Amino acid sequence: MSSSTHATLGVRQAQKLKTRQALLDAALRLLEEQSLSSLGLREVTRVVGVAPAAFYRHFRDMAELGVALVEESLGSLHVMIRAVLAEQQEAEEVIDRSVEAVAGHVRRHPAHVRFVARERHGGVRAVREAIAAELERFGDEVAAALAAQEVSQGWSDEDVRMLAGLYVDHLVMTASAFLEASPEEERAIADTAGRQLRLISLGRRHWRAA
Amino acid sequence: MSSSTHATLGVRQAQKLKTRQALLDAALRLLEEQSLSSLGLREVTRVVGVAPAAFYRHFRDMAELGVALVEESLGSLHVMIRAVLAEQQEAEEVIDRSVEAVAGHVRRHPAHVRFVARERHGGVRAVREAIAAELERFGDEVAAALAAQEVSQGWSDEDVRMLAGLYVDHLVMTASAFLEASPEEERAIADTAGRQLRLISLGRRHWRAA
DNA sequence: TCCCGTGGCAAACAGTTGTTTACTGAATCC
DNA sequence: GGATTCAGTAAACAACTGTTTGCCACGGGA
Repeated sequence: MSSSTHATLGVRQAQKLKTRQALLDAALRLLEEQSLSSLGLREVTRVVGVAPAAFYRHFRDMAELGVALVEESLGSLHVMIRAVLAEQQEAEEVIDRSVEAVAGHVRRHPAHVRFVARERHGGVRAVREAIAAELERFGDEVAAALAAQEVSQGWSDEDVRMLAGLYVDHLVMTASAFLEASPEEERAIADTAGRQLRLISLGRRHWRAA
Repeated sequence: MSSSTHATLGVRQAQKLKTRQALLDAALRLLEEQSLSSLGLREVTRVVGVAPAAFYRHFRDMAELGVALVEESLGSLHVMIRAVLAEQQEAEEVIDRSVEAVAGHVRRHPAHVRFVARERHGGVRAVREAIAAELERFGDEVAAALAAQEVSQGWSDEDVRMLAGLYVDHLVMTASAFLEASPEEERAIADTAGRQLRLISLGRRHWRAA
């Protein structure tokens, strides 16, 4: 396995990356049931099966590991958002597709989503800031996509950006709602999220048209 | 001071309540810079100036203390929400008043707001559930107020409830945005929040009217 | 082939943690 | 006013924490 990294990086760096990833994976798993500021370095190395001191070969802090986890977690989300934004369809249809995409993402990467929701306002400054910065980039991207749609003609940049912010916040809210939901509650959550988006989209179409 | 508690409770219980409150206050202060799951019992008692074992006279756990903090924190928010809902005015005006009320609340009780935002998705199950339950009650209350307005005629209960949920989520988002904002950013945040509410209100007025 | 760079290790460090124990002294009850 | 309840104490417990030190083994360039 991973013969490609073997070829391009050499055994040495490949091994290093491997244990680094193992540390990230172990941390992410442990973070399902606690928050970053209470996660110990020894706890992580113990799960990986590596000496405590080895941790420092990869991260200075747990905070630094946290920031790395932010990139990993929001990276996958970023891909999903791009995919949704790329589809140009009828407004009614794109809503259901979006909600479905979010639900699928949460089902596929629950630990990532939980981590972001938990640490977005968590106790580690560096991680909070990393998440905020990344979500702001999402907002900009959504804003750009919205501005390109015909519905947004005559809108100020500021108004487009505030709508984008509303969408991004709603996305995060919906994702974390899916997280804590039992399978039979999922339908109801998707339903509510869809109606909320429809209401927002309705407000959008009438924005300063009256 | 507090002669009333003296009179009704006796010196004994009054003293107990006093140190209990001191524990809550100390914890809330410490939680400005870390999250509950990393807050130690000794840390709290040390600030209060009391022996570690004294903690157990008031709480079984840090989790139990956390639940008590939820009641305290959301209690004050509850008062504010009721006040806003009580005013029956023109839609345009109530929006600005609401945003102003939220801003004032955050300025007055920053630690409470931070605690709720942080622990809503935090690492302590009992606290998460307490917050979720309380926010759901807020949602019900908002829904009842919305249903009583003429704009909501012909709306299903479910639709009213989803709109209420949107408002509550938006309130929490806005509050935590105010939290991290520098004084000069406050205006911009209030502005954006106001516009978002206006757009939602616009969508509300056109809901299934077309 | 030899040598350097380096990822990982074992051990020891001083601090800290939650929890239990037996206790004291003052408010309360009868 | 004597007995009792009980909030708070001091001390000890084993278990854990992050960090430093010197060391080894081995991959990669010369």
